[in-house]
Amino acid sequence: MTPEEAVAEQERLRPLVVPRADPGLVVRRVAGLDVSYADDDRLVAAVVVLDAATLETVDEVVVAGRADFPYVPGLFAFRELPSLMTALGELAAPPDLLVCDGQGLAHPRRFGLACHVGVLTDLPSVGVAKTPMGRFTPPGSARGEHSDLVDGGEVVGRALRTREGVKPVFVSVGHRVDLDRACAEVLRLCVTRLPETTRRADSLGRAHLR
DNA sequence: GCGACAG
DNA sequence: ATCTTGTCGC
Repeated sequence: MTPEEAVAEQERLRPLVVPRADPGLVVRRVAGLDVSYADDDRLVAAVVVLDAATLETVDEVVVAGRADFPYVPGLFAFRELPSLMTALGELAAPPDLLVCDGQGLAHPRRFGLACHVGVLTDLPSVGVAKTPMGRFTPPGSARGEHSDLVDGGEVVGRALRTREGVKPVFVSVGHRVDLDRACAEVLRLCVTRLPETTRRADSLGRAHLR
C-alpha cells in the first residue's frame, strides 16, 4: 500500500464515522490498544480489557507483527492497524468501547487511528493522544477541566486535564460516541495522567517484546 | 518557500 | 515509538 492509496482509503472510510453514541450505550468493558516497537521492524500489539466499574483486567491479548508501513504523520494508523485488528479478533468477547493511543477526529482528514479502528470493527471508540493535533488554550489545572482542541477552524477534540496540575491529554471521537461521552469515559479510566487501559496495554506489550 | 507533523 | 532510576521539588 502506498501513501497515496492510504490517503484514498481514509477518504473512502471517513463518511462511515458516526460521531454520536447510541441512545442506550452502556460501557461495562473497555479495551485499551497499544503497540510497542523493537529495534528492528518487529512490533507487538497489545489489547487489555478492563471492567469499567472496578478497573479490573478481564482479558488480554498480545500479537507479534512487523512494521511494514513507515511512520508518516496523518497515516499513523496504517502502521499499527493490521496487528491491532488481529489482536482484537482474538478477544473472548467484543468490548463496549475501544480506547486508542492516538487521535480520532483530531486528524488532518478527520480520520485518525481511533476512527479507523472504530469503523473497521464497528465498535464505539475514542482517541486519547499524548500530544495535540491542533491548537488549544491550556485548561484549568483541576482534574476534569478541559478546553477545545481546534484545527482548521473547527473543534476536533478536547484538551482534558486527567490529573491535577499535569499536562492534559487530547481526546477526540473515534466512532459511535460523542465528545462529552468520550471525555467522561476517559476521565473515569484515569488514575494517573493516562487511562488505565492504555497503561496496561503498554506494559503488557513491552513485557512481550522481551 | 518554510514549518508543522498522533506513535 | 525508543534511550531510562532515582531524585529534585511543590
